[in-house]
Amino acid sequence: MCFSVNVNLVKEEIEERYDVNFPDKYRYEPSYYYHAFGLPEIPTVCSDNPGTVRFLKWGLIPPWVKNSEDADEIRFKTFNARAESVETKLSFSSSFRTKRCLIPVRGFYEWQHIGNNKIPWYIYHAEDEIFTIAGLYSEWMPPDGSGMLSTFTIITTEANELMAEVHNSKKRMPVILGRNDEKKWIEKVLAPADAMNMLKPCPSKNLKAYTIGPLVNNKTANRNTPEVLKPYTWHSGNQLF
DNA sequence: CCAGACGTTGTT
DNA sequence: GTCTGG
DNA sequence: CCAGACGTTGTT
DNA sequence: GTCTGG
Repeated sequence: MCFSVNVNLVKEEIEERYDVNFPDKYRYEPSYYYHAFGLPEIPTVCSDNPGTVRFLKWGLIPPWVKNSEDADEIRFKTFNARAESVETKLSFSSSFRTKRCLIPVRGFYEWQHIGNNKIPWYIYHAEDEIFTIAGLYSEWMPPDGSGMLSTFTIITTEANELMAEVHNSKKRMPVILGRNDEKKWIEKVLAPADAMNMLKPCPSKNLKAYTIGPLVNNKTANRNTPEVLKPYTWHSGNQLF
């Protein structure tokens, strides 16, 4: 599972890291905390125009959806796509063939279940300040004429050793592309078998993780602040987590 | 054959 | 639009 | 795909 | 054994 990310990235960082340009007009604010259920719009690099940043909304609406009501329902169930079945699932198969995208992040959040408690963790890349999550996107035309809605999903895979300890309930993690795979992932001609081979858990040694404080759980607080990333040690009685 | 599904896993 | 459970 | 059907028509 | 309704 992967529902919360740190996309505190400014225009210039993304342009340099991915060799892309921002569009002339865009509305995007970097944030330390984006959550899938808020349907945020975030910067991505897409297979249809790999030289330009595109802003996509979280929660993929498949192209065959018939009305806005169905769209609103399904997009809350397509924040993630399981790597094992992206090729065959009807909601993702067409995107998997031609609409793959790169999702630049600084890190992501996951919760560890200890008894009845859920301890938040922050996970980031051991070497790269900015790293890339593999995504799929879709372009959906609402029948009400309100204009194209571009949406994305994050591909998940089984957890590596580190992530199995952190996300110990579901043992899943986002697909983190190796730097050599980033350009390939968004090539239109990429063979499905080659694409599938990129969707593996990254090695544990590529990631680092630490526990963070309760601010990340506070729905009313402003979580777009570096405070949310501050290391924090959780205690329960004399148990140390 | 065709009606009905089509998706993942919360911190609700 | 395309697949599949019944 | 698979469970369930698989047949015809009196003059009774 | 093979077809077909659901």
